[in-house]
Amino acid sequence: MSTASTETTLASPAATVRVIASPQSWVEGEAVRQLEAVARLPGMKAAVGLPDLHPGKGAPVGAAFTSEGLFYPYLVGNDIGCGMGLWDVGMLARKSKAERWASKLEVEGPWNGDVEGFLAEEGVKPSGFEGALGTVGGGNHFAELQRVDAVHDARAFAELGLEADRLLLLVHSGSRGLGEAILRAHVDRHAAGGLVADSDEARAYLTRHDHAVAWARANRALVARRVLDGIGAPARRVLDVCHNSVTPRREDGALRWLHRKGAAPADEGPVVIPGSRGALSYLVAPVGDGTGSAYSLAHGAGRKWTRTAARERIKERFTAESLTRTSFKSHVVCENKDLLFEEAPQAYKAIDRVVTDLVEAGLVKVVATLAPVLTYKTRSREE
DNA sequence: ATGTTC
Repeated sequence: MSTASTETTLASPAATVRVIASPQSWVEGEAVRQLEAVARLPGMKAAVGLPDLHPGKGAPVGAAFTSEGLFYPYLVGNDIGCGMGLWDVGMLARKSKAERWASKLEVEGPWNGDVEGFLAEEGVKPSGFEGALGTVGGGNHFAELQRVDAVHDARAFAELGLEADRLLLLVHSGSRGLGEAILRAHVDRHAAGGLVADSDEARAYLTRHDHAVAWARANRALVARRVLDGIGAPARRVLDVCHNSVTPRREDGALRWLHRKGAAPADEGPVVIPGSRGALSYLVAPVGDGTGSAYSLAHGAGRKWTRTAARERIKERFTAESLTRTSFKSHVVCENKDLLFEEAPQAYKAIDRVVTDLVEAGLVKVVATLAPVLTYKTRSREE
């Protein structure tokens, strides 16, 4: 058999590439180029950019990819299991003591409770990274107390058991060092290469991946518990979704692999799409069957400026102190000044436009908008 | 994103 005919045999139709974003949602050209590069990987069937699409390290963030026959741990990235959890807090928003909480609340270092017992309650095995369980982490991670700004769909809101006058707690965090260790072990052998799905190595990765997803969910639950202990309120978990993962899915009669890289699920019920700490967050309910968007939604506002650019530009215009309050009069706990600048609201795109794009694409309906009361980042001053 | 930079 000639080389040419072999290539013909192996050739598969190009993957579908789709960017779901209106012209008003500016998307960097580099992010689209990254999306197209991923679409050319062997086995790829679809590459979908959501309205918060932005460039990442090799692969774009705010995107979902489906493949057949093999999958790519590199596309999931290091923070396997990262996602958003929402809690209904048993406290009226008007009873908030945001200023006092901002000075007292502390969620740092290893939890001094029964970590193993907590994991057992969550049905998760220990990983060896329990020293970080119950910590928010860095970058864009946070724990945020919110009040209901407006209810847009009273029925869907009530079906979630929510009340307009009660506080909510949104936690964005992941698997800390655990996911990082799992990706590193893969990259050491395969770099950005994929795994043949029907192989022992693929099964071993998926076992570790699934553990990291469960551990990350437990991590968010422990962060929530520590915040709630700090403010002295009970709470009920309303939802918890993962936006960095790879999962099997039957589609068009074939077994496919759905990679989500900063993409919320459109097939697990309502999700929260957070803005920056100085913007509204949106509680939305998926609409439609998800086939045109790889069963995924935007996971946030998406960066407008790189971390370096944000530090430089925002330092010129704002003091660190002024950035601990927002236009919503909410408080920000972030004693690391660089992080305070990097994560300033000005560094992010407008969440309103991102959500409007999803509504206009027929992917979601807005259930409620949520406003920040207190955003917890870190007490640590290390830089 | 990262017990983050060996």
